[in-house]
Amino acid sequence: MAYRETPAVRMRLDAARERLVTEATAVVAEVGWAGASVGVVAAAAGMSAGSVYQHFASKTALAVEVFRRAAGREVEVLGAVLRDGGGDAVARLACGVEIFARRAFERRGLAYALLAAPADEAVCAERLEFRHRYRALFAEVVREGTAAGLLPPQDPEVTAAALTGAVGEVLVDPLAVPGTDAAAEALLAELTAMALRCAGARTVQGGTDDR
Amino acid sequence: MAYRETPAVRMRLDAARERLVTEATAVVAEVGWAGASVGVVAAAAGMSAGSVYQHFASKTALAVEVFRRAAGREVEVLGAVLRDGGGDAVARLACGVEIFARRAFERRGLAYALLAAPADEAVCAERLEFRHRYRALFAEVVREGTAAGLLPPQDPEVTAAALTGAVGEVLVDPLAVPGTDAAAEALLAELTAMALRCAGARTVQGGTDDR
DNA sequence: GGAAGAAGTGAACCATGATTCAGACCTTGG
DNA sequence: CCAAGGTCTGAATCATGGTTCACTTCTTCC
Repeated sequence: MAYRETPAVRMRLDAARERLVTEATAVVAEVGWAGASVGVVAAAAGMSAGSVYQHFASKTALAVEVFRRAAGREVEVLGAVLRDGGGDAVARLACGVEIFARRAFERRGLAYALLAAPADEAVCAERLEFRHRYRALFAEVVREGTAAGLLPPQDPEVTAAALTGAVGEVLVDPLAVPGTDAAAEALLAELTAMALRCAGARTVQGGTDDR
Repeated sequence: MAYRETPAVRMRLDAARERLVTEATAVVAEVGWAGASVGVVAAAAGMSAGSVYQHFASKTALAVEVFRRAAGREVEVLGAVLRDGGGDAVARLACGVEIFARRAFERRGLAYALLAAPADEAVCAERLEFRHRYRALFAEVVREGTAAGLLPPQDPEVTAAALTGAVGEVLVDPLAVPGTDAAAEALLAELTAMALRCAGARTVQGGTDDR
C-alpha cells in the first residue's frame, strides 16, 4: 500500500471528465452526432481515445451525458420562465417560447443537434424523454391558463405536445440555414403569436401590427 | 446472341423489386430502420442478400425508396383533402389533420417509422424533405384562409411548419403506446381543435364554447 | 439440345469505428 | 529513492453489417 487517490488527483480527473463533456458538446454542435467519433472527441479534449473510457463506460454513455447536460439546461431555463416568469399564464407562455427560441438561435449548432440532427438509438431516446419534460412544463401553464379562464377548455397534454412539436419544427429550418437577424426577430414574433393561438389565447398580439 | 430479356422476365423482375419494397416497408414498420438489415429484408422478400443489389444500388437507396413511397402516399392524401376536400379552408384544414391522424393510427408502425423512429442520415434527409411538402400543403390552406378572412393575419409558412410539427409530436406517443379506440377518438378531436386554434380559426368546434 | 447471357445465391470480403490492453509514465506513502 | 498502484497511450482487436463475386441455376433463341 503506497498510493491513495489525493484531492489534487481527483480534481484533475474531474476536470478532465468535464473537459471531455464540454468538448464533446462543442464537437457535436459543430459536426453532429454522426461525426462525433470517439477519436475526434478525444482529440478535441486533448486526450487519447483510450482515456475516454476512463471517464465513460461507452461512447453511448458519453453521448447521453452530453445530451442531458445541454438539454437539461434548456428545460431548466424554460421551466423557470414558465413557472416564475412573472405575469399571467399567457404572458409566461409567450415569454417562455420566445426565450427558448432566442437561446436556440444563440447556439444554432447545439440547438440543431438537440432538436433534429440524426442520432443513434440512445440519443433519440433521450430526445423523447426531454420532449416529455418540455411537454410537462407547457402542460402546466396551459392548465393554469384554462383554470384562470385565460384559455378555452382543452386537453393540456395535447396542447403541450403540440407546442413542443411546433416550436421545434418552426426552428429547425432557420437553425440550419443562417439568415439575417431581422428575419430571426420576425420569426420570433410569428412563433410566439402562433404559440398563443395554439393554446387559444385571445388575440392580443395583433395590436398596432399592420400589413 | 441467344438471350434477350422477354416481357415475362421483365415482369418477374419488376414484381421482385416491388415485393422487395413492400416487404421492406413491412419490416421497417415492424422493427424500425435500425432493425431492417439487408439480410432481414431480403429474407422477408424471399430472396438472398445479394439479389437486393439487383434492384437497388445500395441499402440506402432501398431505404429511401421505401420512405418515399410510404410518405408520398400521405402527402398525396393530405394534399387531396386540403385542396379539394370541400368546404372552406378551415373545414378542409380540420379534415386534413383528422384524416392524416386517422391514417397514422391505422398503420401505427409505419407511421412511427416515418415520423420519429431513429434512422440513418439519408432517411432523415427524406424526412426533412417530406416535412417541407406537408408544410407547403398546410401553408396553402392557411394562405387561402387568411385571404378569405377566416383566419387572422399570420405568416403561413410559420403556421404551416407549426402544424406539421404539432401534429407529428402529438401523434408520436400514442402511436408508440397502443391505447383504446375511445382514447384515440378523443385525441383526434383534441388534435383537430388544436390545429384550428393554431391557425387562429374562430372557435367553432366547441359548440357551446363561450368567450 | 446447346451456346449465350442473364438472374440468383450466400459465403467471403471490407470498411468503419468502438473497445481493449500491454506497456509507458505518474503519484503517493514509506 | 522505492514499491505499489494509478493514469494514459495508441496500435491492435473486434463486431457489425453492407457489399462483392465466383459459381450455380435459369431463360432464350437457333
